[in-house]
Amino acid sequence: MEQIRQIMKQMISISGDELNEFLNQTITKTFKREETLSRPNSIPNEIYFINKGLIRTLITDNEGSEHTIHFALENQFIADYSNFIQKQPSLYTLKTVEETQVIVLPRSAIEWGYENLTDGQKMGRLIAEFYFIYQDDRIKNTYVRTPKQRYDNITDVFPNIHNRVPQHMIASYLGITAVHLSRLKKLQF
Amino acid sequence: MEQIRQIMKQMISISGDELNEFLNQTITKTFKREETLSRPNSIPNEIYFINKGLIRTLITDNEGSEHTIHFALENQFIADYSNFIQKQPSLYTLKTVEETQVIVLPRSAIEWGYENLTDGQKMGRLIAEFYFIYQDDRIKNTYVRTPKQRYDNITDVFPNIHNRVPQHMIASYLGITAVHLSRLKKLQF
DNA sequence: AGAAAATCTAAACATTTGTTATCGTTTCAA
DNA sequence: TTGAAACGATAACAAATGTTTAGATTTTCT
Repeated sequence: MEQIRQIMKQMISISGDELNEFLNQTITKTFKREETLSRPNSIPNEIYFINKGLIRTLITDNEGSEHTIHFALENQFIADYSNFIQKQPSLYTLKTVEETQVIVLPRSAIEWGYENLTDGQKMGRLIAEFYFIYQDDRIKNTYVRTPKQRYDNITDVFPNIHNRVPQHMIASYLGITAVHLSRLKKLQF
Repeated sequence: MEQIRQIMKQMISISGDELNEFLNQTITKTFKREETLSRPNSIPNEIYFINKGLIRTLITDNEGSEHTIHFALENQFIADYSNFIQKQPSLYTLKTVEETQVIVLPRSAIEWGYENLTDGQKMGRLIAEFYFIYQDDRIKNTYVRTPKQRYDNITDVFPNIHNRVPQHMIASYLGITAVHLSRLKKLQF
């Protein structure tokens, strides 16, 4: 539990007692490679904190093909946050890429935190702001950068990703086909 | 000021006194058509609430061409929120499309709200969550919908946009050229 | 260790999207 | 009010990206 304590302490002022009471409402789980944490058509009621491993968010379109929408690494929170907030059925699948250990934060713990932690609402604001900034950056890049440029800079956001994720998932994240990415890699610029 | 009062009351519990004290720190401004509210390379220190009118966010790429990233309508908050949060120089331009009246919320008022409004942090969380959900939806659509499908559904997010904004700006928002959008419109599906 | 599956590259061809130029219409500003 | 600029459609051609198939290599699972 040391990692999440440190991350939370970096975000807000929180006492050891508050941290304990909050983390007592969570459980730690381990998933094997390619296991599913969350499926479409169910309402997401959990947020995950990754102790170790790598999780991928994907969406399946009407033709049945999968699109990787996001990667989540160690020391990050991950969820179908939109549908968690809206209490609506998810369209996303959350799946491990490699063996992954997570801390499961159930909705009850999150809501308890908002009400009872001194800086609970602030922590919620900071997490939402963090992901807003990430998404804004991402959207901006689709307008002003080519797929090749986005590929060349992907390790800024996902360090070491090339050694942990097959290339076709990166292509999917970039919004292009695996074949096309393979072609782009040959280009000098 | 009636609109922003109503919107804020819908989001959080806030007394009339709190509202008055908060709104006393704001000013109302009117901009003509195609006027600039915020420019690149300066740190954004204001959030705007639109009483009437329409604002467009755009980014200029290295080749000098403009990309419309967002439209903001009546009763919405708008800013270069990422760089407002990060206190970093903006890459965006905020420009009115038509004559627009806004309430200007300076950074000082926002920070005062976080500290002094009973539900200040919660309001910040809800706004960040709202825009997170909007962006998530947008990113999702780029993966699973064609430009034509996104065009056909744009009024879900921006009602009446076709009567207020020239088509080439919509094309830009969709990430395609104006010529291509004109072509797509002829297609049945 | 060995068989099956996954991965990456490559080439040929198809489709989508961008670019440039033109034209008629509408909108805007002096 | 009028001339200039902006706008939207269209066509021809160019560039980017997708699709299918194949083959060689690596990884995974038993």
